[in-house]
Amino acid sequence: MNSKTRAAQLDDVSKAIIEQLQEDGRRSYAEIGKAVGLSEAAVRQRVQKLTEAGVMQVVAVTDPMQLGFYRQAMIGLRCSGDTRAIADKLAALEAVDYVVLTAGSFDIMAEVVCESDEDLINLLNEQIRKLEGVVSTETFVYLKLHKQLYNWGTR
Amino acid sequence: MNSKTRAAQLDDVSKAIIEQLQEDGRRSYAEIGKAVGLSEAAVRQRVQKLTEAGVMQVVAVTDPMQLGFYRQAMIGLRCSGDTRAIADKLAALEAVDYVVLTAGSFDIMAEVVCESDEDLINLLNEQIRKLEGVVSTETFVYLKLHKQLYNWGTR
DNA sequence: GGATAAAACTACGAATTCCTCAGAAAACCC
DNA sequence: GGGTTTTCTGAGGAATTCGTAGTTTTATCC
Repeated sequence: MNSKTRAAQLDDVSKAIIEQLQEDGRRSYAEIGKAVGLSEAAVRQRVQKLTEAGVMQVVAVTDPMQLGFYRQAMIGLRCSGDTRAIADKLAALEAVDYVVLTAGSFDIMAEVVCESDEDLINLLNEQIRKLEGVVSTETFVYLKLHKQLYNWGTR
Repeated sequence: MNSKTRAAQLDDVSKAIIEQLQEDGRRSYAEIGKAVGLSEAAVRQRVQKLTEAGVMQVVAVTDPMQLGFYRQAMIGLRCSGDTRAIADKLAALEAVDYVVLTAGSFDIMAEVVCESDEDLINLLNEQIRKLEGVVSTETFVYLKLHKQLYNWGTR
C-alpha cells in the first residue's frame, strides 16, 4: 500500500494548519491552535501525522541567486529506452534539483542549478548528454524567476 | 538597491544553519546552536537576518498528489510582445505555481497544478491561451515526479 | 442498536525553548 | 589609536513544547 500516491482526504482543520505553516513554518503550535480552534497538543499531533504521512514537510527553502548560483535552467530530454532509469541517473546529479517524467515532445524535464554558464555547459555535455538513452536535449536558460509558490493544496 | 539580485556571500556558519533548517524547519535554535557552535541567541539573530534578507524562508511544502491535485503539467509558451507582462498575468492565476522567463524555443515556462484533466483543459483554453501575446503553447503533462529538492546552496 | 475498539482531543505539570536586554568581544573605518 | 558598528554571549522571566493520562468522539463489528 503506497500511501504516497493516494490522497487521504484532509479536513478543513488540517488544511488550515497547513496554511498557517505555509505562511510561517516556525509559528508556534499554540498560536496555530488559536487560529484553527484546537488545543496546542492536538495541533502538534496533527502536524506530526501530516509530516509522517508525507503530506507536508516544514523546511527551509533558499534563493539560489543569493547563494551564488547565478545560472538556472530547465532541460528537456528526448530519450530512448526506459525513461525511469534515466530519471534516476539525472536525480543522482548534484546540480539537478527537480526531475519529472512527462508526456509530450520531451520525455523528461529536469531543472538544474549552476554557479556559472561554464558549469552549465560542463554539466550538460559531461554528465547529462553522455547518459545512455539520452537522444537529444533542449536547454531553457532562466532569465528571471517570476513566481514560486508553495501554497497549493489549500485553495 | 535591490538586495534580491546580488549574493551576499555567506560564511560557513550561516550555511550550516541553513543546512540544519533544510533537514527540519522546526529544529530548535538551541539544538542548531550546538550543531554549529554558536549560542542560541546568535542562531536566532542569524536566522532572522537570513529570512529578512530573503536568502531563506522556513515554510511548509506539500505534496499536490496527496492533496487531491492529480494533474500537474509544465507549459511552455511562445509569445509576442513583452513577456514580462504575460508572465505577470500567468502568475496571477491560481493554478499556476511557478513562472519563469526563459531563453530558447519557449519564452516562458509555467508549472500548473490542477485537480483533474478537465481542469487542465479549461485552464489552458479559457485562461492561458486567451492571453494577449500568447502565440502558442506546448503542454508537458507530468507522469511522475521523480525528485524534488530544496537543499541547494549548501553543497 | 449496543458494545467494543480506535482515534482524536483536552488538560496539566515538567522540561525546554524563546525573547529581551545589557555588556563583552570583534570587526571596521577614518 | 579612538570611535563606531556589528556580532556574540549570558541571564532572567515569559512562553512554548513535550509527555502523559484521561475524556470525548468517531468508527467498527456483530
